[in-house]
Amino acid sequence: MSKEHINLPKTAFSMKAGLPVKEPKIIEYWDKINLYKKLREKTKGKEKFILHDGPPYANGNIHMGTALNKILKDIITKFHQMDGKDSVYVPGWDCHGLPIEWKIEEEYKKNKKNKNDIPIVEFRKECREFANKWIKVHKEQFKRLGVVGDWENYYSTMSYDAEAQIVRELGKFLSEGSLYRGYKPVLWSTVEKTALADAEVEYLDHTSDTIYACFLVKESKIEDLIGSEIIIWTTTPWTIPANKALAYSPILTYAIIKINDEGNFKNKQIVIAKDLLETVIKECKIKNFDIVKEFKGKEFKGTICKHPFLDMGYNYDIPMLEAGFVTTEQGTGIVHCAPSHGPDDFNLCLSNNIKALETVDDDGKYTKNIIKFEGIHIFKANPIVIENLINQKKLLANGKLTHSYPHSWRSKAPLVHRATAQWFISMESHGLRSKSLKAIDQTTFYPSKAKERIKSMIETRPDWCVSRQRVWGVPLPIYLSKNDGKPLIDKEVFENIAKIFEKEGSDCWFSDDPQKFLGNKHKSEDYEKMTDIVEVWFDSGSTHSYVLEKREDLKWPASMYLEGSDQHRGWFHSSLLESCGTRGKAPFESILSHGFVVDGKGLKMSKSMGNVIAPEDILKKYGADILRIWVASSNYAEDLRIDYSILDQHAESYRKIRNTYRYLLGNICDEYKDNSFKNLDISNLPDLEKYILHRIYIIDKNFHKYFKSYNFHNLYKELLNFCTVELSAFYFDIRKDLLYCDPIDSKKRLDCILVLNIILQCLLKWFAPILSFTTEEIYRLINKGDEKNSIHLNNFAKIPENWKNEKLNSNWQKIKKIRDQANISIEAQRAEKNIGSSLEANIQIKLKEQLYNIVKKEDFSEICITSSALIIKDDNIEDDIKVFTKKAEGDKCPVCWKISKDDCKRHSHLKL
RNA sequence: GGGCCGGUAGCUCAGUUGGUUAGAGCACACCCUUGAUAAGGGUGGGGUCGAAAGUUCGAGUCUUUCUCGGCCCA
Repeated sequence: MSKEHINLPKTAFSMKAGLPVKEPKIIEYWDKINLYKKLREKTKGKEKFILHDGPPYANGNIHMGTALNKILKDIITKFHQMDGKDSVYVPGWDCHGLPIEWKIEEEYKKNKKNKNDIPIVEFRKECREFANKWIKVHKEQFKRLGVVGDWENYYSTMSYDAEAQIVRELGKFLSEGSLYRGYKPVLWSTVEKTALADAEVEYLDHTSDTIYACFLVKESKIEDLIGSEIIIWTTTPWTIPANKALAYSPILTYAIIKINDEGNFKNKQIVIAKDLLETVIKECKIKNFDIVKEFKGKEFKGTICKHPFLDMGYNYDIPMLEAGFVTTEQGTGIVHCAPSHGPDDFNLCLSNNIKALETVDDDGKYTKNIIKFEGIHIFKANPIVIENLINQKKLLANGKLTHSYPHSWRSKAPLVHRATAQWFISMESHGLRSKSLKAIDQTTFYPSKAKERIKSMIETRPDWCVSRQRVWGVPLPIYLSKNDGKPLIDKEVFENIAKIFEKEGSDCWFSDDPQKFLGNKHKSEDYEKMTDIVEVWFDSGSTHSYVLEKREDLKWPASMYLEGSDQHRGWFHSSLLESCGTRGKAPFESILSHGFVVDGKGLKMSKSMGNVIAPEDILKKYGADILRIWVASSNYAEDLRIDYSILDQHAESYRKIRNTYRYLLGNICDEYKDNSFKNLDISNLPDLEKYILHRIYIIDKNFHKYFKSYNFHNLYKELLNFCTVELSAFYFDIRKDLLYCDPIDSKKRLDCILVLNIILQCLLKWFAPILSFTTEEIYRLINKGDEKNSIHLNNFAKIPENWKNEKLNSNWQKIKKIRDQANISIEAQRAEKNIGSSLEANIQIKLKEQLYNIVKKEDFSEICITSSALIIKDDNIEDDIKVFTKKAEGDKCPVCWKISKDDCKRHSHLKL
């Protein structure tokens, strides 16, 4: 029985992880010791790293994208904390907005309640409760991922102070004059006299009047075009009086056609897209015609037409504009644009400096802006428009079409796009665009390519529409003068409103006396109080003002904003605009954007595809640390693939890492010594130990390099390779003999134990931001009885410069090459069934002189784990290294299993 | 349809300013071990670098087209 003579590893650290059970207990521990508070105390006064949380919407369970986002944030926060900074993380939630409003309305529907019967304040209260409910749920789900943050003092966009500050921010835009009143088309129900959101729209069949109408060309670079009639086709004849432009496609081919048929159009030239010629002549019953000319759409540039109602007083130019949305699916290839009555039209006109007007009122009647039609209801206008077109000889043909058309889901009435009064923040009036572009240049982007993405968006985006005709949000704090229709601009009033909101929330805006907000200076009879709410992107875009600026523990600007790449048009974008508009600078120093979670094949996850994986399922099956490995090992600059086979791979790697820890713990028998590296004398360590310290030095350098550039997948790979290649397959394998079979107090063995302690310390700290649970599990094990500490309260170890040893490293690279050759030689004998274990081998290594001189003092029986090894200088060998393997002869030492004809030098005295 | 980004072993990723036979880990196969044992070690197989064309003495790397995928916009 020789086992009593050897020092086998002994540890309480189980091989099987059982993370799904273990992790929740570790979270309880963190709660118990109040880890977040301890972290703050520990780094109080240190340089701050502030990762400002982009608020997720408080609605529904988290999905993989949210999990990825939060884990990435947590990894980065923890890295900076362990790097010695005060890395504060305050989570937040986005609470206002339509989806929640929608959920409450759905509940009403279920309970046969009518939203209109419920007081607004009551309704908003339910929205608030709903959001609160989901904040609670999210909080637990995020904590389960191992995310450490100020969960008790989170922020939300619906908190009273947030609502108050949003009012103040809007006041700044209003005061400087960049917030202006304009018009923009929204889907409108003339029956309910209200705007509808996309989700409230039902598509039903509807029969529309169709017309082919003519626009006479006034000016053009193409001579044949002048005097020709541009033909447009529309299913909404009533929008013709609101026409401001025509849109063409630059890539289509157009044709000028001369009509020879008798009638109003005899000898007239009309213009349509060539691909639609056949349909148009058929529908317009044109029998006899000649093609006069064909040309590319882009040649339209600069062409100006006259309105068909020119003679009725529509005396303005109708420019032809290039547009991407023109297709040959229907119509004539030229689209009539009424900026007040279509989103495409609106955007195209806006980018060409044609603003939308209020053309139709709440009831659906034309306003005074539409001459000769004022007061007529748009649903009764089609015949009148057609009649006028006929009178003006501008109607080529008309008919009926049954097609899918938007209707109100409540009243089933057909909807229209109608320009309504909205509030816009100008990109130009106060230089917001240029300020924002400059701020982008001063921001660091990870990955760097993201910079171009947001830049091109800011360069081309139209003015920011910040008003919404909804209920669940911050009220737009505007009073319009009944006298001149202008908004009241008075900083005292804004501040008064803010103070009230701060105290009692913004609900009172909808219920209380308007005079309450105006103070004593102005009379409420003189003003109309707006009932619009603020767009939710303005809410979240202002978080920097009511979170970063207001909280003592944070700083402005944030060190980093970190979100999915869709947020270039979302939160990054709105935060940038809001902050540049009010403070002239970006609220962030850097932006990290990550890709989207897709399935194993790279396809997006969707219910219909059945390829959705929920974080919850992963936590149940693998545990959060595996999910965290998936995050760390994936390249977030691209889309991130996930499926169960990918997770299985990572779970395998986790096992490897776990067993590395287990070997370390086992051999130090869970008795960890926290060495201060600084004063360590390493001069008398064996070369192999010195080499390992050198490796630690190099890996630590790479570790910091990767961490500073947020290159986690390379960082993780570096650590994983260290565990598998350098430790498990090399150092640990070699040192088993020493650890198991040498006297427990021998210097060499103690040197090795010292290095094992060092490795353990480094691995725990390096991995802590990623494997937050497992490293804590080990830390608790080796600090038994200490019920206050946590791995996360540690700083990264400082690796002394004197661990670096390039010369030794270069020698050991050579030794490893020799070892590789030895393994190949041993393997050949193994394949011949001559030997099994490498300890059954004696090897002879022939080396050329130069190499021989470098490695001659090394014990290759130890390095190659053979019973003996002889190195011979021989310059006659073909390559630098040649290894011969022979079966070892003699007796096997019952302790160290080395085979020798002589007695075992180390163990024969034990008298076994 | 438009803008941007991407496609390197089964998987996760490296591949410098174009320059030997495209690398690593995991997975896989076979073997060894049974003193890290639902572990550990060794050896090995595996890639027309999404496709095609072009520039070049030379292309995973540069250009064009196509294709597939993702985000945003329409």
